[in-house]
Amino acid sequence: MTDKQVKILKSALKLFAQQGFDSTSTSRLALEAGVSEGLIFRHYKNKQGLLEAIIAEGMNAATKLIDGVLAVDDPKEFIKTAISLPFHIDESEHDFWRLMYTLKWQQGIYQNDAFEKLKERLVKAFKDLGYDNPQEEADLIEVLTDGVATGILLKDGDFSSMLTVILKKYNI
Amino acid sequence: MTDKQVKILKSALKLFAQQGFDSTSTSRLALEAGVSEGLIFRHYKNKQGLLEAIIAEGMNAATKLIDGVLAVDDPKEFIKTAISLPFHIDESEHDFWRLMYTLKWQQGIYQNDAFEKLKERLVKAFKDLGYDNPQEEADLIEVLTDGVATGILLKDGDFSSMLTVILKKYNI
DNA sequence: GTCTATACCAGGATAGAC
DNA sequence: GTCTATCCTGGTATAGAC
Repeated sequence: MTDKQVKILKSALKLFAQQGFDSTSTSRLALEAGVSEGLIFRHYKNKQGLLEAIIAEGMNAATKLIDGVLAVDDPKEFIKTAISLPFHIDESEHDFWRLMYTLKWQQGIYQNDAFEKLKERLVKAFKDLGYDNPQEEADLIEVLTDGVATGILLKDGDFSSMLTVILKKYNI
Repeated sequence: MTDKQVKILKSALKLFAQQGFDSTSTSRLALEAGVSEGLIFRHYKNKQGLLEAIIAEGMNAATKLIDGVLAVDDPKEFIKTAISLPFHIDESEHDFWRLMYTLKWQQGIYQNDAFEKLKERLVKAFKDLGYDNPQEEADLIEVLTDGVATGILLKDGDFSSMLTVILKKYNI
């Protein structure tokens, strides 16, 4: 990947996240990246292709993170780690996740395999701990983390004390 | 409001929700509504003005709903009613809420007064019930309902059993 | 690999007739 | 109130030179 290619990807992520995919023109993008407009189309088939490259790159990183969680064996510790996930999104990744959440509403799905696995393991963990409704408990964690991530990404407040309150509800 | 005006609003809500605001052209909209393109601009200043009319109408309805919740006095009953809110979104309102959630990520905020009041009352209810961290508990309900609404609007599954599980955590 | 120039199309919005 | 016709702007994408 050449220097300019990196600049295109970086600028595109920033602009797509901040102004939306549709509302970001390739000319504006070229300006931001300090690159000619034509170059964008030399490296990527079209605007959509550029978007897909960004998503693939980010999802790659996310998968690695989730693999770390999946490595935790103890059920209680596993649930704790899973719940904590959205609370520790690094500031540098906010743009990427903002983009992903926007796309979730616009385009189709973007739930990858790693997230599916995480969910299954949650069900198992709750089952191991003797919960009455392991499936529903896992579903709950899913929507909860979704809400938490939304809050963090949109409001930029301090959510650490909320994590404590949540964990207490699971006696962790 | 004339017959065609209603048709414009209805079609716009549908298309904006399904394809997004930006990706819906006014010509496509006119086609869907069975109306000439020019007529849209006679009734609304511009595309954005049309969007605002839709939001105003929907928010009006939402406020009435929330006012019903605010009328509940008993703290426990109040919390129950508030939590249940997203679980009872009528199918006919899905398009509206899908649009609102999309816009939340694209444009600025759309949290109206009614929602603010609901939040304050939640804090009070938890305080009345002697919870340790009423503010965090209310914050939690907020992100939780947000996540639930997202799930319901995006996945169209059955979430009723999740409601039971949640309420049990609050001994309701 | 990169730039400049340009073709081509679609979108929002307006004017004028009825 | 409504339609038809049209203008103008700005967007994506390509061609060709360096």
